[in-house]
Amino acid sequence: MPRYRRPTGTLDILPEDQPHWDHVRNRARHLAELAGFERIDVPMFEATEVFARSIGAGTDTVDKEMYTFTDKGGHSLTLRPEFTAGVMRAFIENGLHVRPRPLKLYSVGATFRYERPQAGRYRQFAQFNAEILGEQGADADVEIMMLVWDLYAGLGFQDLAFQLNSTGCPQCKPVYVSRLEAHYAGYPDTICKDCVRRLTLSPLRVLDCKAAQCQPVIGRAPHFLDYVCEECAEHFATLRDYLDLLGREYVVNHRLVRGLDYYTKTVFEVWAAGIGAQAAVCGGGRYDGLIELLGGPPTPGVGVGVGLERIILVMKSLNVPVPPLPAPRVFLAHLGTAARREAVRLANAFRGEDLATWMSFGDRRLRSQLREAGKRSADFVVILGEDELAQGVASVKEMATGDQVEVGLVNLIGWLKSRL
RNA sequence: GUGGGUGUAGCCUAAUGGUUAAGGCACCUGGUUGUGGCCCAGGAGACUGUGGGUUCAAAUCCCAUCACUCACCCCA
Repeated sequence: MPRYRRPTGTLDILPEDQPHWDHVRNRARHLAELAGFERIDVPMFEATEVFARSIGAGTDTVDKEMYTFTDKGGHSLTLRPEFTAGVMRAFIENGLHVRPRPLKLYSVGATFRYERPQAGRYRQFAQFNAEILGEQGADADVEIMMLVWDLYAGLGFQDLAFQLNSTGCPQCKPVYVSRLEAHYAGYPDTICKDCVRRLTLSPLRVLDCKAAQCQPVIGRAPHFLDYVCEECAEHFATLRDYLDLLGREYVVNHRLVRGLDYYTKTVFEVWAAGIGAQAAVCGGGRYDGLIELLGGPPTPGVGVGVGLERIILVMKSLNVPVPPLPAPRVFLAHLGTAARREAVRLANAFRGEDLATWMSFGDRRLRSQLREAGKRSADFVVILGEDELAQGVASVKEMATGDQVEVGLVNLIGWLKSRL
């Protein structure tokens, strides 16, 4: 029972987990840069209004999940619950709309939502985020989708498929919503109380309800895709054509809606097994009105947010191999004060030559130092004792074979480098 | 915010209500002069999550609380 514990919903990522994290982040960065995405880092907190405006009052994220605080200047600030809003603010504030279009941006970092933790859900969690700004065509949508697909495929995910739907545009969305409301008006006593609430706050969300009593109503609900306008229909058809062209699996999911208000046209998720009850490893879509809503020039956009913890959970459930932690190649063992002094000098010289070196500290028996060298998986142990010092040499033991030779101190670095 | 499950060393586990809470892994030290892995010996490490209650006696029974965990809501 330690006195201090990490805050609820946070994670300590220990050294043994770092290979997974490095691998995922490196893959994501590599793929993003291959496609011409440039990195942007935005603050971990923003004026609360940035999120409240873009994500939308009435969404759970804004209403009950934000880490909001007042700073000493009396400003209401909020830890970012997602990336898109802050990136859009930065786009506007830095005048990025004058750059060649489209602009492709990616970010990696922590996001925060105040929720009850469970498998695959944390209060601080990491996201990889990518956006394409200034392009309205479905070819931008598909590029975003391919970016995440290639990430998952490259990490060894099986049975990939997109969940795909359209949430229309300001022209057709109201039409559909009123149809949906009319449909639900026919079942006032059948639906769950959450859906009653949803119908006034965020009507599309009723489609996502999991309560058993609501399933028949949802099953008979009208499909958004039957009510989208001509432009939205064409956009969706083009996107499907690209996905077919690329041979990527997708499921048109009429019940797929997203919890953020800013989405228009395309919405998608990728689901994977291995994260408990959670399935989504990413979520994204198009948000053509968002930048204008935040006070910028009308600029279409499409983007995706990827949950890194969830990816790692899936990788672990699939036993995906990752590059291991680098081990020290050379272990410096020493006997006696004079030898330790020489070891201090050598450790520094080795590292200056890019040799990964672990120096034994203190005054310990050789046996104990060799045990440690074994535990640390060193390839070579350089042994410095009085005999060696007197002759200007070191005994070098190769741990894998047990072979041991004497090497002149002046030749040590060259000798080691030729063998590592 | 709601509901279920679980709390014994860093990790895993043991202890019919009855001595000083036991073992394994991991850690540290030693096993004759300066040589790893195996083995042997020893050591350190726990106010049994916390607070009440029942009892002659509580890790064990009861209550509360906190934490963790899973699920709901919702989402990455």
